Amino acid sequence: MVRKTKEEAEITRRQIIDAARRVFHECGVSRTTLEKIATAAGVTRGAVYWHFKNKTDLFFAMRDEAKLPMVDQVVFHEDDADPLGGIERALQILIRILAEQPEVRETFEIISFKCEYVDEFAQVLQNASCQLEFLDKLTRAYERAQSHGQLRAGFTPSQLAHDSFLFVGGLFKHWLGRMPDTRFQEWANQLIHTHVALRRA
Amino acid sequence: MVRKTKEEAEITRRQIIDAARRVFHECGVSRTTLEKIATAAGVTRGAVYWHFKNKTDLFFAMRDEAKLPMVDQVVFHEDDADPLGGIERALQILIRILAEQPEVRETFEIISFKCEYVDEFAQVLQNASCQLEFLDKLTRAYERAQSHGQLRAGFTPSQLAHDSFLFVGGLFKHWLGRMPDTRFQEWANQLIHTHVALRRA
DNA sequence: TCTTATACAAACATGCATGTATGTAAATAG
DNA sequence: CTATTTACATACATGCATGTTTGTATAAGA
Repeated sequence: MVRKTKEEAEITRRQIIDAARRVFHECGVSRTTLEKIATAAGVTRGAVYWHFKNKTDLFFAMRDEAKLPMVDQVVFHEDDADPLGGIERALQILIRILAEQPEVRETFEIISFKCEYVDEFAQVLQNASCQLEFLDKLTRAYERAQSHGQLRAGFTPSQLAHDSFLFVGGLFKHWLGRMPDTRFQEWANQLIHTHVALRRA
Repeated sequence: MVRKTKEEAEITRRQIIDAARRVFHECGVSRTTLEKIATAAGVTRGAVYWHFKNKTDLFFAMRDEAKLPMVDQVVFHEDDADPLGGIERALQILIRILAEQPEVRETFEIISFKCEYVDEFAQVLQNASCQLEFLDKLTRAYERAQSHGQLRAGFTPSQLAHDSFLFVGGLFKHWLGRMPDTRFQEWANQLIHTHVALRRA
C-alpha cells in the first residue's frame, strides 16, 4: 500500500473515469459492475468507492467530461457575414468532433444507447437545458440569416431551427453507432449540406 | 392449482406481456425483475418462465406486438394524386398513433429510452431492416412526388427522404417522453407541415 | 519529527435476481 | 374412463453486485 500523492490520486481518478467509459460502452451501464471498472482501471473497488459515491455518481462525472468539448467547440459566430453558412459549418464541426474524438463519441453513444432513463438517470434526459440552449442558438443564428436575406420566404427562424434541431437529433440517433466508418463523415456532410440548402432563398 | 384451458393460458400470456410493458416502462428493462412482472400480472414467476424463456425473450415478444400497428397503419399510397401531401399525412398518422395508442407509445419509449443496446439487445438496433424499409418507402414517395412535379428543383428524392428520415428520428428522440401532452400533437403537426413545405416547389 | 489524514486494498455481510426442480390439479387426448 | 400432458405455483440452490468496514503504508501538515 504505497500511499499516492495528490497528483497521483487525481491520475487514478481519471483512469477510473476512462475505464468506466470503456466498460459502460461495452457492457451498458446496468450490466457494468464496479468490479469490472476497477479491474479495467487497474485498481480495486476500494479506489472506486473512494473517488465516487457509487456507479451513478461515476456515470455523471464521466458525462460532464464529454459535455465541455461539445459546447465550446460547436459555436455559431454572432458576427458571421454568412450566418446560414455558419450553421452548416457548425453542424459539420459537430459531427467532426464525434468522428475524431473517440472519447466524446463513446460517451454520447453511452448516453444514447447504453443507458436506461429511469430513476436517478431520468434527469439526464431532463438535461433538456443543454438541448434547449442549442435550440436557442440555432434560432438566433437563423434570425441573423433572415436579417441577411438568406432565408427562403414563408418560414420563420423558429420553425427552421426546430426542423434543424430534429435533424441533429436524428443524426445522433441513426448514425452514432456507425460513426467510425470514414465514409460516414462525407455522407453526413452531404446530408447537412442538403438540409441547409433547403432553407436557402 | 386450477389448470387453465388453452384460451385461458393465452390470456395469461397476454397479461404477462402487458404487465411487462408497464414495468419495463416504469423501471427500465435492466431493473425490471421477472418477479415484478409476475406480480403486476397477477401470477408467479412460474407462469412467466412457462410462457417465455427469459426476460429477453419476453422483451422481444412485447416489441413484436407493437411493431405491427405501426407498419400497417403508416402507409404511403402508391396511387395518391398528391404524393407530397401523402407524406405529410403519413407522418401525421405516425404521431397520431403514438398519441392515441398508449401501449404502442410505451413500447417505443421503452425501446428508445429504457433499454440498453448491448449483447442480445444490440440486435434491436440492428433492426435497421425495419428502419431501412421506412426510408425506402419515403424515397419512393418522394420519387412519385417528383414525377408529379411537386418537388423543389435541385434536390433528389433520396436526399429529401434521408432528411425526412432524420426528421422522424429526431421527432422520436425529442418528443416521445413528452407525448401525452395534448398540445404536442398540434405542435408536431406544425413541425411536419413546415418540414414538408420546405420541399414543395 | 510527530501526528493525522489520505488513498487506497482486502475482507465481510447482505440481498436480490436468476434458473431450475418439483409438485399438482385439472384439461385434454385416446 | 384412464393416461398423459398442460399450466402453472412453490421451493430450492446459486451467484453475483453492492455497500461497508477494517487495515495500512505513506504523504502532508504542524
